[in-house]
Amino acid sequence: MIAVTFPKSIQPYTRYVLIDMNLSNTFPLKRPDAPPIPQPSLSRLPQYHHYLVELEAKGISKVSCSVIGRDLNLVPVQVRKDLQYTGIVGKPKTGYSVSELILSIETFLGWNNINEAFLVGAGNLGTALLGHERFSKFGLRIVAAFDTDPAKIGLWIHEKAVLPLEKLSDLAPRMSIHLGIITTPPHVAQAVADEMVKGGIQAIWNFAPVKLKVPGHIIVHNEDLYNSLASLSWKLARRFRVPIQEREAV
Amino acid sequence: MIAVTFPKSIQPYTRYVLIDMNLSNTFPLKRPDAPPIPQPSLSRLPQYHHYLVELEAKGISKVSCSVIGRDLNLVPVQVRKDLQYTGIVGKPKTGYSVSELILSIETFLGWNNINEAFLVGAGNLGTALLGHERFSKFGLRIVAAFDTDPAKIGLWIHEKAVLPLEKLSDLAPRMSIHLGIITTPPHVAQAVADEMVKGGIQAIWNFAPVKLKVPGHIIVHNEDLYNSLASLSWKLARRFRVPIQEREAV
DNA sequence: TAGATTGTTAATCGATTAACAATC
DNA sequence: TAGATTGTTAATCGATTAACAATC
Repeated sequence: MIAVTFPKSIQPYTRYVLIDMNLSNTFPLKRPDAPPIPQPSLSRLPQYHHYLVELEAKGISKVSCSVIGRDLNLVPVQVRKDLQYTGIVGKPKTGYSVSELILSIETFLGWNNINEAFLVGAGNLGTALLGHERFSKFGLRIVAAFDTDPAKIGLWIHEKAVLPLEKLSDLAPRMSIHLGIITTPPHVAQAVADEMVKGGIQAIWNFAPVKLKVPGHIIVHNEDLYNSLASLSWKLARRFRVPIQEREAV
Repeated sequence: MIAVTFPKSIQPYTRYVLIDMNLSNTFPLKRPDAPPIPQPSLSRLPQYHHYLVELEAKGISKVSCSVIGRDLNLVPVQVRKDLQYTGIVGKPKTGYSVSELILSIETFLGWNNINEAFLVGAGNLGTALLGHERFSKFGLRIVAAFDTDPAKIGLWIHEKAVLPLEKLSDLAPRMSIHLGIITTPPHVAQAVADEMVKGGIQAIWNFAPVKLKVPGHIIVHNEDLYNSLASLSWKLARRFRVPIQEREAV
């Protein structure tokens, strides 16, 4: 037996347990493929950006994490951590320079160099995206649309030509397009994705409610309205189901 | 001093630490306002739903978590946990009934009783949503659109009337509408939200890239394309920045 | 110097995953 | 009975938050 002594201050009616504090167990090496920024932080960055641009328009040049947090409903330390990922450094007591912060976020997100994109599916949603001029401020320019509907091919929507889908895989490498946007009905989305991959496209922004199967090196980002609608309708259903005294807590 | 003895098997070159095992510290009561389902699980449910509907169309009536996981790229235990939140029970060895599972998800998400909604902002995106007939399968029916542009008021878009915004707060309670959709430019989104709240609307699906300020009991769900675009452009920028041997790991 | 804020390390919390028991 | 699968409890992992030191 090994005898161990502890100071008197230990609580009498508590159970104690002995923990292995071997250093190699306690401080495991960080995984080499750990992402340099958590996904939630990444998707908060545009919020900060939008807010900061507004501040700058008001002529405000300095801002602290507590002020940002108050206005955006986040705790200051979270704001600080998020912003640190972009590489910005602040000054104790004064905070951050608004313009530096904006630039830092834009550089980090790659909004400085424009990504040119092809969009497939010139329906309602596709048309809406084609008309979204503001995208260019966020590093995205849609240069052409594709469709299989003969009635749509040849049209110009918001100054962008609608071309036959067959041309995509040929045009993409020639125009060095590496981003594709899918706004087709779900049942053709996979075939469109295959075509994009054939054309050497690196990243797909997918608005069709389908899990695309693509080679591992392709970046896929799903924008599934139904996912989102699900949470909303669940909350709404719950609201009208739960007794009144619970409602405020939902 | 209190003396404590331990068996010999304790590692000699390891540090040990004494932990308070007082039961009230170790097993804190679950928060009463803990959500009954984690947000990530909630937003995976529509994926399962879509997949299961496809299975059913193929005439498959039984399915196991491992099969779902294989096809949807999730680990089986996660599938099981997610599905359990809907209240479904399966049979060991055989799995779940596909049709029961579909029904269970639909009931849980409240897709059985339709939510009627008002949409504000009859621009490109608004028009796209108005034309989205499939929403009705997911518990959503948009019954009217609103705008402030005189050129749009009076139009019919996808069989829905475009009305002047001033009428919203009067019409909403009379038609017992409790869901509002905002597809306006960002600078008017807050004013529209205020108007919706005035009309007694309970939940807002917000497509404008603005953090809305509303009373605490209003459910707000943001659908910010720029958030999403941010992650995508960051990944794309990173892809073309990092050395080749790291690419596959991104 | 005092106070406010940044930057950093440690603790907490929640979601995912692993381990295993129960069931058909 | 053996094997596959569900259901459940425990461990792990990652993100958030708390605590505190450093700095202007």
